[in-house]
Amino acid sequence: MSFSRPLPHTFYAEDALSVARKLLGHCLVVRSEEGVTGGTIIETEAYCGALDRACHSFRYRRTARTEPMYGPPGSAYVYLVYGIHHCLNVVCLREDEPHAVLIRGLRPTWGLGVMARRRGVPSRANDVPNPRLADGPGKVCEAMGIDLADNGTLLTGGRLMITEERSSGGCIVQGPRVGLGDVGEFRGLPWRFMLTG
DNA sequence: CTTCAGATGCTCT
DNA sequence: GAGCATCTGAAGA
Repeated sequence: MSFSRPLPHTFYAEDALSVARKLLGHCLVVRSEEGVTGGTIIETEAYCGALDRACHSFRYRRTARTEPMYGPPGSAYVYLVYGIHHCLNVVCLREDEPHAVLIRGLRPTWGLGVMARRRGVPSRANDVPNPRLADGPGKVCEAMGIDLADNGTLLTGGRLMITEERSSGGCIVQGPRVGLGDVGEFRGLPWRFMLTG
């Protein structure tokens, strides 16, 4: 099993909207003791830093939790939501403008058995991918074995990486972001990106 | 297919 | 103490 090279840090040195769109079709790969898992990124959301009321770094809020958002582009920001689920974000733009892209969904590609076991669902015969295995941000982290130990690590060639290879085909659809509280005019903005097909 | 309630623990006020 | 960038299973249409 071999993978293409990881995306370089320059890929991430753009605003969250650009990176959220560009990431669709690339593959998130995680190496672990249990085996390698990988999946094509098919859903993302952009969180646009200091000006975005829905973003953890709104108005440059800088706390122990949000500190990784001020790290280098191409690093991971992982946090716990609802006390139960982890969410994986890719830090982008610049260290002084903390944008991030939430990875909301994958099409499982490698390590289907490992992913199914972690998720507590039955494996499918003949390596038939289960499209429901990682179709949500919490599910992505659980299936890929991502947790706070990965917080702040680089995605440009470590345990976690996003590879250069991009699956062809499909159509990009945009819509409003999901699960936000009272964020005023930021609620309806089409900052969620999905790859169909 | 849909809606709905509950789980659960950290973060910030 | 309030509020979460969520998921699941049960119940109804």
